Amino acid sequence: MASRGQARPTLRTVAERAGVSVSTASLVFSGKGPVATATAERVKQAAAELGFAGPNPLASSLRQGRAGAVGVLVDGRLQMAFRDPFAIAVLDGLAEELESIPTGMLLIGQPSGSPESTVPRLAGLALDAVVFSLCGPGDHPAVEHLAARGIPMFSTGVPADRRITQVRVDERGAAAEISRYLRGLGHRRVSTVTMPMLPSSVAGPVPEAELSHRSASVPSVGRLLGFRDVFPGGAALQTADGSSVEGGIAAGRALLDVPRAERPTAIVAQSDVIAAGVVIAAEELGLTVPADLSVTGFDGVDLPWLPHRLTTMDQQGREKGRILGTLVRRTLAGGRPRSITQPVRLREGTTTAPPPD
Amino acid sequence: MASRGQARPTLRTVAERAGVSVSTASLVFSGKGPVATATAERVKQAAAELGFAGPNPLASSLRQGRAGAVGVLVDGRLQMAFRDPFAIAVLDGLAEELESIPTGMLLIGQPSGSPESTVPRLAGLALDAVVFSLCGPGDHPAVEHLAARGIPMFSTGVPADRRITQVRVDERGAAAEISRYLRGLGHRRVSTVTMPMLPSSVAGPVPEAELSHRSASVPSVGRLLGFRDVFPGGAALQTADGSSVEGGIAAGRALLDVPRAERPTAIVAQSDVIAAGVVIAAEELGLTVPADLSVTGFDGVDLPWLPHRLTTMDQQGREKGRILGTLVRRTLAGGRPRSITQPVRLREGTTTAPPPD
DNA sequence: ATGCTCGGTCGAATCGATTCGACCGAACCG
DNA sequence: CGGTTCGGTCGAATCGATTCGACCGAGCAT
Repeated sequence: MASRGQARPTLRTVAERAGVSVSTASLVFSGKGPVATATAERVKQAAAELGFAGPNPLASSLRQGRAGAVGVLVDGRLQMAFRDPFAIAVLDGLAEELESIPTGMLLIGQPSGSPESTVPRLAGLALDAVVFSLCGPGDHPAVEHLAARGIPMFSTGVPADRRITQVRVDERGAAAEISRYLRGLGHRRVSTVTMPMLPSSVAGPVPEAELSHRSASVPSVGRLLGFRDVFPGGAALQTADGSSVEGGIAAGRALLDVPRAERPTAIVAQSDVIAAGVVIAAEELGLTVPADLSVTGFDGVDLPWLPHRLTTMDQQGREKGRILGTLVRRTLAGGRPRSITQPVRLREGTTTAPPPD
Repeated sequence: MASRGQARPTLRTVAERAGVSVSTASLVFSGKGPVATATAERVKQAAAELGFAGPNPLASSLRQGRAGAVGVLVDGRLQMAFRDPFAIAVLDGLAEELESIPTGMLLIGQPSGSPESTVPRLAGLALDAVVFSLCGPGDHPAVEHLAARGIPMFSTGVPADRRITQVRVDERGAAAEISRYLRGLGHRRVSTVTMPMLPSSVAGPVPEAELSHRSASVPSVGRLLGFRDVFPGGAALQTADGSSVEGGIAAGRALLDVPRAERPTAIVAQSDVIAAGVVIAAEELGLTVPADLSVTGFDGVDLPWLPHRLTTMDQQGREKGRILGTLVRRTLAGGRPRSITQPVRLREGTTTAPPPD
């Protein structure tokens, strides 16, 4: 800490003490441009004596027009958004990729209040880019604001806006693939548990209205469409509040606590944590997974507490985050990024088997 | 987005178009100082026409000497740090409290590389304060750097440095309390599973050397001391890599997969997720919790996938985060914060019972 | 009428760097 | 030996705001 009462040292102070100009001192710290070794030493010496910890990042950023931060928008409370390990995996990959450039990740949530409350907050934040990976379905009011500021935006499907560079997966195709896998095993009575179709969705059967005119790049929507491509008549129950074990348990109970003849022999869950919830609900009700009930997930995350390996569509969250990070990096370097589609892979686990007879 | 090729509008552009001075335009956006309604209207009008989304946060920050961001240091990969819901709860509380001031949370991890690699990254980031809530035991190289920059630091026990404002709990007392609870139930053969004593600790018995000259405000150390206050001879196994279900499972197996006579009748885990791992290991081995084995946790987090309510020391992570946030806020407002100690409460659950006879 | 206050506006200094162009002397080339 | 190059250094402009002090009338009290 600087000696009390004394102003914090600046480049100018350091330069004066070293007997050089500010420009030269700047070159010493940035490493650009030639500086005589002796001069550099003197400057570093002066910096050390004054307790100068490096050029003020704010001033540097202003001059260079780089904020040194990319925003990560989070819908709702962090505790909600981070319940799903998939979200964390993506964030982790993003962080990993951003590590190679002088840029931090600014977490922007709305602990309380509506998504609209994000805009004024956002207006006060210096950002080089924004990532929406932790946002729910539906449009986001921040998109307009950020577009106006010319800040590049990235997401993994939602919000589905043309101005946002997307790292997508073929949600519908993937959901269809895993559904087909179940049909191949012989399942005919199959239900699905979905994530919310809209931010405002309530738990329960999916109202058809929530599906009309929706983009299949919204995960919950695309995956439901894919499921229906294979099981057109299958019941669909949606959870509220994103993807959570609790949601899966509740939906699982609702689907399974019925007479055996009405009970599905398999359930397609739209995320691994929801699937885990369904498995828990099934076992609570005395059913054995996969003998009595097959359950599939989506994401391919690690759930060390679940005594099963979920059959799931692996979409490699960390890799997805890394790709997002690469796109961000390239954009900051001046590139013009294109949306891309990531492959997903069916991963057979221990939660699926032919239906009981 | 601004029309292509055109420079982004600035306050000056807007002021010119509105026919006022830059100072006046500034007042319109900041709301400080009196401005005639008509003038304000003209300025806003001009801003709208030019697509001016508000004063450049960077310039504003530089002038005002506020970075608009507090850093949250994360040890290791995000995926690791966020495995424990407690960490997320604290972060959530922090976010909540920070919402009321124009400040974001900058996540700073070291996906790869050593903690030392944080310092150069940190040097390039503009920060008003730094929170260490997501760091492991042991010292942190960033402390020196941040102290030199005069950036206020906050943490929840570690690193234990006098320059950091702490929000502590009485780790030792709390661990002793829950240990006494077990002894009161009749347990005499009790072991403990701890978080790492040092960042470099490896899974297995705790080497005594790792305890010497350590502060009891380091959670893993303090809690182990508290356990030993009550069960001086109890075995202590530490996990590696922070607090995780996997660590708990591994340690649980090691402690429980032994002849019945050697097996502890209760295990004190240093976190809820570790406790959950121990419960899972026990049940894998055919033991019933709590009839055959009592297990206690620490933290008081919600684990919806665990078919038990853990007996635990509730330390209300979200509240802890809020307190941290309040301290940060007060400090930024000019206050001189004091470290405080939070109360914790024993919460009886369904994972403890008298020992089997 | 005089002197004050105060709302409203402005010019200029400032925050702390980066960077461009200019300059100077030494070395190098032919 | 004159001209060129280049390493090293510096001054000044610039990034885009905020804010302090000054200024100017209008309204108000005396």
